[in-house]
Amino acid sequence: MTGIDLGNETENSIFEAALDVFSRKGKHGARMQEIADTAGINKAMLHYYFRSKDLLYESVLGHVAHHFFSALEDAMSRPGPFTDVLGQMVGVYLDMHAANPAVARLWIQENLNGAPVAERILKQRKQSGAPGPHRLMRRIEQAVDAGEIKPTEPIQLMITVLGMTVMSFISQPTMKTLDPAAMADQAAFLKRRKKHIVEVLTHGLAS
Amino acid sequence: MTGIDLGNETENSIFEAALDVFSRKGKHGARMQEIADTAGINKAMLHYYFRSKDLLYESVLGHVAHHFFSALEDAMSRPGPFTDVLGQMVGVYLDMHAANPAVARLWIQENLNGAPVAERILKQRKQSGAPGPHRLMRRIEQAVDAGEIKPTEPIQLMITVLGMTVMSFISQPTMKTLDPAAMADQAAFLKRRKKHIVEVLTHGLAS
DNA sequence: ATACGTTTTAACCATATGGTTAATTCATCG
DNA sequence: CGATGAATTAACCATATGGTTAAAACGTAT
Repeated sequence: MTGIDLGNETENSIFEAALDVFSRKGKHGARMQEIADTAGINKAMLHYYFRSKDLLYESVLGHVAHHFFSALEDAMSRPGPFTDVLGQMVGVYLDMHAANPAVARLWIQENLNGAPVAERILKQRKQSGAPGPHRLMRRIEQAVDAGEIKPTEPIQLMITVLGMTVMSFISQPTMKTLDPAAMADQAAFLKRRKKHIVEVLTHGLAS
Repeated sequence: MTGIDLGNETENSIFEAALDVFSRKGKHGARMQEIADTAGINKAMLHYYFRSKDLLYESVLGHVAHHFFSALEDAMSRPGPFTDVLGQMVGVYLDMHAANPAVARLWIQENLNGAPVAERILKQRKQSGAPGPHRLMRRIEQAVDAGEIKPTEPIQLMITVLGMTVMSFISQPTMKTLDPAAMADQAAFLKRRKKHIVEVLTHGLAS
């Protein structure tokens, strides 16, 4: 489901369950018993494999970050004009989160909580040169310098892309009560969503 | 701080504390004791005024929704071309969340949790004709019909605006580790943020 | 078969948590 | 003042929660 393999059947089921529960309830709201039940295993196994709630959370966040940034790096590095690259990235974001919305939820949860764990992970990845958002910032700078897009603060564009994509998933419960018809077919909705995002990013909505 | 007054000093302090704690930890992760400590009152007062955790949460969400939608309605209803109205709305979003980021966090928390409480509130507001997002959807439709903006699904634009504005606040912990300089001065950042959002919404970033 | 290390389980423990209650303080009015 | 009702507090309760442990089940190499 996530494409992340810890090498052990039980460990994997714990991982997936933990990702799901943490992403919905947050680090503090998640219950070890619920994670165990979701994974279909004895609660003691959580501690056997991950020692404590804190470490389980940290492990989940770390693996998810690695997986996510690797995919992003891949989309980012493809050749072609930057507007195409933007389209690729939007596509990757939407596809990844569609395949597993828990990832986006977890990242949001971290930020609601002040992102202390994510901060450590990001700094470490930056220092070790691993794929991460800092590379994307550089890429945006280059695109601006090359005149491929209007002068834009990299961080503004990052927040914008992140907002337009991630919010598609996060806001779904609210949006479903607002316009059930538009949200009924998830695949179709995401297809229109991607088109909309790319249109806005490149040409805006003014007629 | 929120502009919401329940008519009683103690009740107000509980309300503010609850909003803050719920928005950070979520409904499940929030602890009654922490809310009481934040408010600087005895824990029993929470139950004296709001009976239970569930009802306290519901009360907070309800009042916040009313306050928020009223302000939105106000910005939405001003005359002038729709692109201007969009700018107004973006400004209102950014200003409101800047004044009290807990509101945005709380709404996100609700959605991460499937938004069962928000759903009830929204349906009720729609039925009673109170200000709410359904009015904004109509306004977008009108703008499209009048040719003021390109043909756009109302819900797409709503998610886009919401994403670009709300994400400015939600992602701050992550962004601060990514580009501390850009985020250091909150007011200046938000000023640039608004300009960026309006530019993207109207003309896009292609040079 | 059996000995040995690993995985899994059920029972258990100390503490945290939502909620209650009886007693106390406080304000107000006669 | 003294009485009456609302606001506030400290102590308490039943249960939930993160975490531990000793024993059982399992796999496997000899």
